[in-house]
Amino acid sequence: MSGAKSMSMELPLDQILRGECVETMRTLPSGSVDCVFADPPYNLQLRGELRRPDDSLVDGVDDDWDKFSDLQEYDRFTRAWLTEARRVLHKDGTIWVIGSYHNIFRIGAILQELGFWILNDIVWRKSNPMPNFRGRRFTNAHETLIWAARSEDSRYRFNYQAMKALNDDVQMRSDWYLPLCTGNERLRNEHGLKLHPTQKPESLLHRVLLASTTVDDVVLDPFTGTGTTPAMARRLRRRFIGIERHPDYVEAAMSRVARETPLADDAVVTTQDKREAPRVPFGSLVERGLLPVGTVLCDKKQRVSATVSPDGTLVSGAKRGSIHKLGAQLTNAPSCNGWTFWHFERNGEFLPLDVLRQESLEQAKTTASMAKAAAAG
Amino acid sequence: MSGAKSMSMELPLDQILRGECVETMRTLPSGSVDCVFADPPYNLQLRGELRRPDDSLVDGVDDDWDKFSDLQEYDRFTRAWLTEARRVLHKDGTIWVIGSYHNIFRIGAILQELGFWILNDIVWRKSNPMPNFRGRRFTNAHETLIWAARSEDSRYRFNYQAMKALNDDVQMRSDWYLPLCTGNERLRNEHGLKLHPTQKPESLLHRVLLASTTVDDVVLDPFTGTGTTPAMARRLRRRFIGIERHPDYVEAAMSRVARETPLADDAVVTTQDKREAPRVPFGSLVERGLLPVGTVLCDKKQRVSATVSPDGTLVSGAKRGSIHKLGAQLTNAPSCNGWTFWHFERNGEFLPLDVLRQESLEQAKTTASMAKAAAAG
DNA sequence: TGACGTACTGAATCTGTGA
DNA sequence: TTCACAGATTCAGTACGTC
Repeated sequence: MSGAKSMSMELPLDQILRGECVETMRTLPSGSVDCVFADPPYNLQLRGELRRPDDSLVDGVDDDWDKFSDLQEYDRFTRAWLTEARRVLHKDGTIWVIGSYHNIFRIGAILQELGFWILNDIVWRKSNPMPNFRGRRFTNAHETLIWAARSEDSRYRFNYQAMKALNDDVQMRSDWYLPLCTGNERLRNEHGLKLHPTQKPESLLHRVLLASTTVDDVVLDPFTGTGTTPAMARRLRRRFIGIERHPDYVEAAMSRVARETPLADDAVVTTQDKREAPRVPFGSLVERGLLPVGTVLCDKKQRVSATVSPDGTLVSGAKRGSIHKLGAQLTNAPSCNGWTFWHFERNGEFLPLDVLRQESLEQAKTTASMAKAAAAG
Repeated sequence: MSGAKSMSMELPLDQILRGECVETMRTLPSGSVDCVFADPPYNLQLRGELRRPDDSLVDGVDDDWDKFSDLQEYDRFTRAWLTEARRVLHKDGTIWVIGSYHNIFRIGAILQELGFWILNDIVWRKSNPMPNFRGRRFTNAHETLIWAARSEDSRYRFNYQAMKALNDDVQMRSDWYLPLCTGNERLRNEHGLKLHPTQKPESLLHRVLLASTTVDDVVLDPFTGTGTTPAMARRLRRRFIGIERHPDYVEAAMSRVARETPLADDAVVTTQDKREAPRVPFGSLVERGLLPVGTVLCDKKQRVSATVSPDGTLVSGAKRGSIHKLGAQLTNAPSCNGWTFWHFERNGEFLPLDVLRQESLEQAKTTASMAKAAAAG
């Protein structure tokens, strides 16, 4: 593994090179890095300003580096840096690229055209995304990472057991649930303003590097920014080469890296994921047909009743609302737990909705353990 | 909305047309469908299924086939059917395409090149994915849907409130957690084997159709397969046009559709978006005496106040304007929703103007249904 | 010290209608 | 086509001040 290591004496290791990414990569020897992590401009194409419902202004990404005249120019740029990245990558190396729907399809298509072999597309589900303020689309709550080998016959590294251990001993899936980079982790300038508009969380790079590299592997980040990749590489005792155009970012990243202490030889990495609570929206039971649309529900004493709508609301006469709201409204109560208030009929018996929720959770659990057993056996 | 409806007399509605998708779409008039849902072949390995735009079969390239030419064939095929889909789509219509990392980047890139405007990429997280048996990659636990409008300036439909209701009254996110199609829902042949390798779950189509179409909208599915789209369209009282090449699937899908009972008129209604509610001019409330001229209104915290004029404007000192304009002016805000900003007193309580508007709409609804009842009886 | 309330923020392609 | 204007719209956090 890590065939790139033999060449490492020629490489500018553990440095962040100031310069344009394509021309700087040209100075690196072919096949010299084990892994590339790239967070290129997304080509967001934001138009006007956007305000929250409270009229505060959203601080959008309006930096020059994210401006491209059209799709063709973005494609040219993408093809150029991916071509160099592929040259620099060891034959058994892998590349990670992160993006959103604005650019990820360009990137994926060009990766395939250049001969990269896609291994997974990974979904970073954000625990705390920015909401959609105008109610005109689904909340954009994820970003996509593509993980690809240099070619179809690359004998790439994947630390299967480490990923499984990181995920409570079930196989790591292609959807990762991680919070945004906020709070103390976010680098700020002297005015307390964020230093970089798109700083990635350390947890994301931690998982990426832990999955696809080993100690002393060389990781190249052609769009280093504030240096999350170098910082995590140093912490996990990988070597890094950063490339960054803006001198301020180079400086900030290098001092950030200097603050990192590499883990000790015997340090066992057991970072726990922030686990997701198994919330079951009532609507999902309706969608999945566990409770047919049009079913009539009533309270235990059958004093009030309501009908299930396709969107998971209940209707009673002119009143419509969630299972909780309508229950409260019909009983003139300040609040109501719809799961225990509303009952449905099954085999001549009236059962609370909560029974369905339990069954749905039970079902999910069974499926998970079956998957686990299948994977183990 | 549903501008496509006016053309519906010429359309083969609620049918599944047997034929190749491109040439069959060519028989449909331009701008005639409100929504397209497409689950195209994922390909890249299933080369036997590939056809050129002229529907001729691609030569069987075997051992030493060239991947690049294979990609190109897939792109040609994709461009051909997406071009026809775009022609058939109404100018305000939207398209959904589902795929995996094998093909979704080709599809997304071509969608953008054809002028579609991506609204969201949606991640279908599978509650019960197939585990990765080799342990060489992350468990492929999701598929991706792209939701796109026909063009950047399409005034597309998004049933925001219905989606919010379906998700326990928080905005629906771009990641959906749904089980695979299994059990009774899965169509099987006489030997108990699954009829189709990639039958999609009904819950997925339920959400798709509920989000982006309304009753009587026309939905086109150019790769109908076992007919999940037609079945859900019928259940939710949308119209459908299916296209499917294999006669066995056409037959299975049509008999499946026949088993569906459309929801009743009042059962199919979902939570309405406020934008679609009939507009109530503030002046009409004043006219009808629901709010006497001279009433003093104030904001919730009683920092500013204004008096109701006979023409429905508000006056505060030397300033005069609509409920929205004056609210914005007095708070130095760029805009203001006067219905929720201004409050009036009733029984010692301060209520937003919106309460009056709701009451007026409620009243109108009651009157309308009484008139209907009177006419019927 | 702790409970509570207010302010702020995050890769965002973010309105619809009628004159 | 452009302009004006009505009016619709937010979730999960962190940080900090007050009581």
